[in-house]
This record gives sequence, C-alpha cells and structure tokens, in this order.
Amino acid sequence: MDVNVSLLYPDSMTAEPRAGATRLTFDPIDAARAQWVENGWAGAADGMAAITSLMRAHQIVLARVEATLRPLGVTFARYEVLMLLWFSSRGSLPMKVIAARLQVHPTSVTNAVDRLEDAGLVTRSTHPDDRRAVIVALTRSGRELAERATAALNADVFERPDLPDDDLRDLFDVLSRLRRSAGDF
Amino acid sequence: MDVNVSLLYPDSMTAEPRAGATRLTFDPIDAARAQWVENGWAGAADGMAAITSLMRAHQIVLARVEATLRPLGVTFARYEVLMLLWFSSRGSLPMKVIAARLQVHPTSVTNAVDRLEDAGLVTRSTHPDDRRAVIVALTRSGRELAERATAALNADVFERPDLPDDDLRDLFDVLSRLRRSAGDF
DNA sequence: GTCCATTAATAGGAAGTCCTACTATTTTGG
DNA sequence: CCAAAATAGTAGGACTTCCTATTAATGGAC
Repeated sequence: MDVNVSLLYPDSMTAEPRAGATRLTFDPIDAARAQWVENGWAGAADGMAAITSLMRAHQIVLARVEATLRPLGVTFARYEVLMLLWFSSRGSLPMKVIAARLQVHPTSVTNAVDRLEDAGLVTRSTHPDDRRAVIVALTRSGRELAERATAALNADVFERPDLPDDDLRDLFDVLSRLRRSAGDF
Repeated sequence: MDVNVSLLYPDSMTAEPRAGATRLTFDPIDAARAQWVENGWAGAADGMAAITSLMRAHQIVLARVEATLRPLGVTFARYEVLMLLWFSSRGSLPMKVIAARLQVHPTSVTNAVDRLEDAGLVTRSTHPDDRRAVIVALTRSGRELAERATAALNADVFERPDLPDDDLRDLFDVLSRLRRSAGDF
C-alpha cells in the first residue's frame, strides 16, 4: 500500500523494528532532525522532520487498517471504492467519478474494480447516456461487506487511534491547512 | 508513488482532481466526517477524519517529493537508503541495519539495493565476520547523488512545506505522540 | 454534416510495499 | 562435538500506485 517510509530510523544497530524487542529511548526522527541542523540545513530541518513523521505515521496507520481488513478479504484501496458506492444514493457511480473522489489515477480504479468484480462485490455496466462510460454498482454481497468492514475499522482503528481527542482534532486541522495550500480543496 | 488515498473525495461529479479546474469550496473529508456521524458512527468520526487526512496528506507530500527526485533518477525509497549510508561514519551498512532503520521489510531493501547497485550508486560485499551478511557501501557517484538530491529536496520541499512554522512543529509533535503510542520508539 | 479534438476506460509496464518460502551461514544446547 | 534452532538475505508472488499508449465514443468547428 503506497506505503512509504521514514528517513534515518533506529539508531541502535540491533533494533528489532517489528518485534519491538529493543525499545528505543529517543525519537529517531528527532535525531535525523539534529543531523540536518549539524549539516547546515537548519532551514529545512523542521520541514524534513514533519514530512518524515508523516511518512512514518502513514505507514503505521495503513498497516493497522490493512490488518483489520485482511480477514474480510479486502484491501483499503478496494474498501474505499466500496464505501464510495455505499454512500452514493443509487449504490453506483461511473469509473471517472470514483477516480475523482478518491484522487487516484484512472488505472488504479480499473485495477481495484477488476478485483472487486472478480470477488462478486460490484458489477460493471455501460452508462446509458454515454457508451464510453462504465457504471460500477454495488452487489448485495458488496454492500454487506462494506458494512462489516466499516464496523471492523470503526471498532479496531477509528475509535481507538491511540491519540487523545485533542490531538486528533489538531491533526485533522493541521493537515486540513496543508491540503488546502496544496490545492486539495 | 506508494501512495494511498483518502476516503470519499470530491463531491462534484465533474471535479478535475489533478488539473484543479474545479475548485471545491468545502473540505471533502469534512463531508465524509459528517456522513460518519449521520450513520451513527459518531464515536469513530474524528478518528476516521484524522486518518483519512493523514492518508491524503501523505499522498500529496510524497508526490511532491517524487517529482523533485525524478529528474535525478532516484525514487524516495532509494534516496532514503543513500542518505542512511551517507550519514553512517563508514558510508556503509549491512542490509539488516538498513531495513531496521527504515522500518521496512528486508525484501524491500533487497529491491532498492538491487536498483542502486545497477545504477552504480552502491556496491555489495560480504561482511568479513559473518558471511551471511551483506554490506552495502556508497560509491563516489552515490555520495554525489545523495548530496544533490538532498539539496533539491531541501530547496523544493522541506524549506517550503506550505505550512506555517507553528503548524510544522505541531504536526511533528502530534505525530510523535502517535508514533510513540504505536510503539515506534 | 463531416472531420478532428477531447474524453472514458483499459492494457502493459515500472516501481514500491508486503508475505511466504528457501538457501546459506552462525549460534546454541545436549 | 554435532544436530537443531536462529539469523541474513534473496526469490517469487500478490497488490498498489503511477505512467504512457491505445481504443471507442462523444462533441465542436468549420
């Protein structure tokens, strides 16, 4: 999952990342920040640290989300498509709209819909007014899975993000400003 | 690139995501949050909104980083390996250490090092004391590229993250707490 | 009213992530 | 001391993302 990573991680040569055997007593990204300053890049240090943190946090959160969805047989990318359809009034949307709303490349939607279709969770049909367009519709089984997956995600991830409520709100607000200045909305 | 995405994006059927032709006047993630509340998932709404924002912000930032690195012929994943070696005193590290510091799967390191080696930016050699281990070392050309890439990233991304300094610091702090409670350090 | 430009979707390919399985060493335990 | 367990790295596969190019259909310009 477009998961990328951080910069300059654990400092101890024996760190066991996933097992967590060795607990670090400092923040490795903070250490990287210090190295940035030492090398005369002080003006970029805060930006580097923030962006590196973003990369790493994304990796952590995405891993939790995928772990929750795995038993249900979907990935996050496909779950997003299901939820988009679930929220639409008719339970169906053109490919193009899915790509626009998820902000991904059209080919990524083709890929996801291929797999959802193979799994019987959605169907494809030609748009009646524009024969170039393809309408993707949720099947009954797709609707059920969307609901079960949402229940699982809410319970295991969204309701317990391991962050105080204030932080949650702050995170959303700060990222909201970042997205806005990137022209995201 | 490894970019994942947000949930329930633009609302206008004709939104042109990347071209930015149609500017939205509201935050689509905020709209998704409202739908979460409407469906009785109020307890998960803030978590969903924060995590979805994180996914989307990651996608935006990673795209900027990759765009900056592309002219230099490296990806962010490979750049991270180069910088790790650059910061090490000898300019070389075992594969295992690289994986631990970048918090990625060993096979991801194999993949990245394969490509760096093909490009003449690093070399592989057997560890003298442990013939299972492989030492990756920066070449002169790898060192030069690491420096040019860092200069480019600092100038084009890290020094101008399109966020006020306070936000930058807040973002780092909040994500720091998130990472800590996830057992990241 | 036809011809051309635009648009919707897909095909194929590169690159990243992870996982499981496998090989080759090193270390440990009886 | 030698067999069994642990470790380092790689191979192959699944999945996602993006890119470029192609096909089919729509719509605008003259």
